[in-house]
Amino acid sequence: MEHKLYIYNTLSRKKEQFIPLHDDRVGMYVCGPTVYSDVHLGNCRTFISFDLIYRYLLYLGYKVRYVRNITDAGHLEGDRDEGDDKFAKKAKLEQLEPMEIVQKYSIGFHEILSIFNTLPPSIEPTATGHISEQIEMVKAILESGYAYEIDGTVYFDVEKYNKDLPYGILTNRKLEDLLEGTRELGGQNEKKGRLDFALWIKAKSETLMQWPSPWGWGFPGWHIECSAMSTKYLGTTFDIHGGGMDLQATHHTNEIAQSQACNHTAPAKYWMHTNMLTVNGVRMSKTAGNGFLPKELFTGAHPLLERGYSPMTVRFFMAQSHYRSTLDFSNEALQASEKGFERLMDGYSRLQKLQASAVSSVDTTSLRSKCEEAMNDDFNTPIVIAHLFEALKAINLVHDGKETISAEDLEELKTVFSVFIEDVLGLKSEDETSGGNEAYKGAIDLLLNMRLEAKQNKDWATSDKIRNELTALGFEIKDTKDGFEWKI
RNA sequence: GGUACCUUGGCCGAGUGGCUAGGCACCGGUCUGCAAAACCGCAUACGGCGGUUCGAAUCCGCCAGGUACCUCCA
Repeated sequence: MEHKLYIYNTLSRKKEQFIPLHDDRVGMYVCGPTVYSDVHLGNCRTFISFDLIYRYLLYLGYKVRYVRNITDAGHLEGDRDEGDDKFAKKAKLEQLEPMEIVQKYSIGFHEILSIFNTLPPSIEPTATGHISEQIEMVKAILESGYAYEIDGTVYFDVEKYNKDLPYGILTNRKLEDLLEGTRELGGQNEKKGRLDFALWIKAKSETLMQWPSPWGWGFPGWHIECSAMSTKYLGTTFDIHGGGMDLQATHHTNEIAQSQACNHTAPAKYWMHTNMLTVNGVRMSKTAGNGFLPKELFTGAHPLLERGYSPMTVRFFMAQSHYRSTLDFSNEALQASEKGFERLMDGYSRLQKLQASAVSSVDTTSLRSKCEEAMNDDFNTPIVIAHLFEALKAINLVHDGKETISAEDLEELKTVFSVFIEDVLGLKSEDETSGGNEAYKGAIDLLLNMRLEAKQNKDWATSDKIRNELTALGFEIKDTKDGFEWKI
């Protein structure tokens, strides 16, 4: 492939040229949600970030198999490897079956991501659908000697693993440091090492979701599902593994250890981590209670918001920052994005109506390569947007008759705008007139043509009446050099 | 306590050694019957103190403030 895409790899802590394992095919695994409650905006940011990455890989011509799991079992309330899982707890609370909880929040998750215009992954496997694969993996890890069973629960032996392979490779930490950094944790159980984690957990009689296994009835630990499912669908080694930064230290570290112990090879070549969405500088999280639900954002029903913001405004807002930077969420920042997004999209629709001239007096020919260059540099979407705004200037000048553009350049500009705005950034117009019917549009045009006549007759009273009343109905009227534009 | 990371003009946010990112807001101007839109101009920003260098927001050191991870969380 003729491109130079660079990706920041958490493993090496630097940007590396992206070279897929199998020339034009890419395997990408992203850790999905645990569906025991509504997704908040911080969760959405990660999935939108990976959507942008997925879209750009497709743009480059790769055949991408994008796997994003749904965790619907085995995720415990704490890290003590004891107690019931999150679904069972929530099920008791809402007086539902655990699978009703899973169904309810899976549907909600898909609805929200669809509203944000994210592309569905190629495969979306669930933990409960892969119990036997997980059991097989635990067996293999036991056989390789990196796990031990105590009374129906199987633990991963971190210290033994670390003797052969570096456990803290993803966070650049030594085992001694990890063991030292001890803030005394209560609730000791029968684990041998403090860092050991459960691969399989023995069920109690009251446990709602449990399956038979060689170690008795139980359920899988949280980390094993991703190892099992990524191996099944992408192979023992694949190209990209992604997720939120908060998963790096524990979940992904454990995933690497498990996969290595079972498959004797590193699971992923490139590890990508998206940064957190913050509110007043503090990470948005379920437990901190500062989470925004997407619906609250759309309707404005939140104490920190003055009003609602559209899904595409939010998507644009996120694309304006780099995925590895924290992004601070505020009413003011969203307002700025809303304005900017609207201006960009207005320019985009204006571009479609531009008249070509014999020659170009503006230079827009390098736009595509500039945008590609930005994306090739670790998916730098804010730079892409900056380039689009530069081109927007040219579009407006041509529209105002102050500059000209040739037919050839105009075609290319239209293509590049369409490709980067719609295909890569995944933004779409929310202009309601685009979906309106012809008769309705014709009626508005008729009114505005009558106003144009009145203007020509200097009948300002009639012309202003038409404009003011349409404005009062929610229309936005703009006069142009020899006509008008309108939208709702 | 340990380990990282961050601190950019009013706000958001790119940028890793010289070549003013971009958006929003403000102000001034062009255009317009008026308005809106559009366009042009405008802020010479890089937490503080030192150092390296011909030259640093960008490298190094110290200090201050903040955040994250080490406990479930995208």
